[in-house]
Amino acid sequence: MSQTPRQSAERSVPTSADVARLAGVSRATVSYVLNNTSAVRISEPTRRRVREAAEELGYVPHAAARSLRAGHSRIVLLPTAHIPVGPLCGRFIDELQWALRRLDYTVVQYGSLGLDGDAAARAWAELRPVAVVSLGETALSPRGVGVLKRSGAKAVLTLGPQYVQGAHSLVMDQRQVGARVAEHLLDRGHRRIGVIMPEEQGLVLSSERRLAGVRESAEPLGATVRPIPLAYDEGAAEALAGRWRDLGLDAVYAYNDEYAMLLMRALQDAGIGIPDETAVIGADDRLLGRLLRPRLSTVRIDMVTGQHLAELVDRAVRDPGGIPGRQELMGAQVVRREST
Amino acid sequence: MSQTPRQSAERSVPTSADVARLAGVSRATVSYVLNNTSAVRISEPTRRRVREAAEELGYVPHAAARSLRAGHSRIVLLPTAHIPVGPLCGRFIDELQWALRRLDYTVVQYGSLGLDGDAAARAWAELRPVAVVSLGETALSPRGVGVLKRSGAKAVLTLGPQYVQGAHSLVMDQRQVGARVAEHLLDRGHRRIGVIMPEEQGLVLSSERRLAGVRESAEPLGATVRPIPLAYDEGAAEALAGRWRDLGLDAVYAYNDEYAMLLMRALQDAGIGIPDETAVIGADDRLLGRLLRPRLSTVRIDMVTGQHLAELVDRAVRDPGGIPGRQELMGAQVVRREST
DNA sequence: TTGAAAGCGGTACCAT
DNA sequence: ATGGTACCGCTTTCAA
Repeated sequence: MSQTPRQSAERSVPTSADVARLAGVSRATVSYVLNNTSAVRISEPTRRRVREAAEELGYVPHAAARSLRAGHSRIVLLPTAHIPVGPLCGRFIDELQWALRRLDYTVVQYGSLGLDGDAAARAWAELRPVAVVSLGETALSPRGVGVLKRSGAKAVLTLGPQYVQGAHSLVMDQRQVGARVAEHLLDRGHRRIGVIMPEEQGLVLSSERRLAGVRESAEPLGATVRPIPLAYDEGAAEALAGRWRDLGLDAVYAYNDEYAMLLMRALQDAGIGIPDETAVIGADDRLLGRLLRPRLSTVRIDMVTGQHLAELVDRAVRDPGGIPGRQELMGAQVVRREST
Repeated sequence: MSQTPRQSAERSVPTSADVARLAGVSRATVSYVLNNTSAVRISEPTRRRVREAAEELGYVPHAAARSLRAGHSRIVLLPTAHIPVGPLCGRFIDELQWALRRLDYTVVQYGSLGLDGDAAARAWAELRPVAVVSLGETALSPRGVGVLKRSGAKAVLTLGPQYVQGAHSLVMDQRQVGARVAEHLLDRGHRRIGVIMPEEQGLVLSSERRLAGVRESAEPLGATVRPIPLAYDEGAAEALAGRWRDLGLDAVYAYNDEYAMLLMRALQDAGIGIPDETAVIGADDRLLGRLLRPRLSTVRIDMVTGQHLAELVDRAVRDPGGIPGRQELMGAQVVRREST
């Protein structure tokens, strides 16, 4: 406290004008130097003075001012209503971020919890992103796409269950997952199929699509399909297992591997034989599923890579004239192990 | 193609000036109306005209211009070098985002993969966030904190293994996790302790701290501690299990529950009795650990809630004079089940 | 009640 | 090789 750091604490944030003043040059020169503008030649001594001044003041350019002047940003907006769960989890977003950054985009994950579709789109548009990549967490409407495009977004990509008009839609039809499950179970002679419906927020949409897929593939062939709500909770699973035999099912699709593991353990504890009495299948091919006994059958879901998606974004940005359209994306194969 | 949509496709993004023109008022009035400025009274008919004009043009304000003029933003930056794994996963960030949004902050997750500490801090500073909350993914140096503060950040919080000078540091000393594990294992009579070291990127720092904690608590009491690298991969686990008996260990701490499950299964398959021949313990108290047999012992780690952290941010922003300091945060208790 | 105008921090054109 | 300056879109005094 003896040497009052007042000065450094109080002084307001340095601008390019401050740098110019300290270096004894104009703001223009500062800009030229710090951006290595090639169209203009600045003498080496001047460059040094400017650099040193900037360093001394701890100057950091103001992104907002820059993109305001430039008339565009390199922000790619990734709306995230919830942290993704399921197939989009973790590594994928990581990969996408990394790939976009390599292409010199600034990735901004923008949380829009509690905003409905169109309000969210407006909020996103305020940031004037050059592209928006909606990972299916939020329902983006054609109107929302319009708002974004009109606000200057060169590209709007969606990755989700449905086609969104005006956007480059990578459609992952979750029904396919259900369909593969149904085919597999029927193939193995099961006719009374339960489908676990997670009670978690972010899983409702996709679980319903998957259920629909099971229905469409199973019911025409005379099988019965029964949705069964379940919370991700040991007690709930135990309770369900307790009344399991009353349900009279011979197979169950448990949405994903986590739920499948939870349920399978509860069923085993209740003395129900797997797969003989009830077959169990999950989805996502998580490593942990292989650790159970019997080993968990599952559905492997092909995902687009983050790298690939980043390239799509970049291409769409560079060629805004390209006609947005629908692209089917999802592949799914059953990986049979021992639980079916 | 018959009705050329040229006009709507080509017209550039509408500004408040466009709205003003269409409504037949000045830009000032537009601003007053759309921001419900209470200091000034605008007649109802005028308000309506402005609103309708804005609606018709699909006007969305330009966040950068606004915050440039205002001289500050309400951006809270959450740097994410990698998607968090471990205790910080998913739900926590979700909660934090939600709570910050309720406090009217704009949460921006900014990926800074491939930038070193100070370069990253400069990149973050360009966005002129009002606060930065570093979740320990990236090493934030005191210099970095300085850069951020000088760029106008009212608050810099860190949540991680170490105190960072100048920041509000919530210190989670990962050594405590290791210490609890060591106490527990020694208590149960184990003396030759293996510690699994994950080979994953984001886990290196914390796993090393945890190892240090085990060492500090175990070695003075005559136990031996041996780090064992392991990839998250079935083959690697199997290979390790194959040479397990050569290691001569009677207990193993497997970093977290995922690794513990992987290893435990491999050990069981290799015919090694758990917990008799080798005790296994994980961390994070994941539900899945309870589903194995024997049930997995683990360490429950107390985390600050997102809600709480959001309040800390808000308080720090409103009272920038508050002296940043260190706050110990982590609590950890062993949850003994059947694997130890 | 409304409008004119200054200015936030950069960039880039046009002079010099 | 550098400097002057207009302008990006918005807010906010100050005047009318």
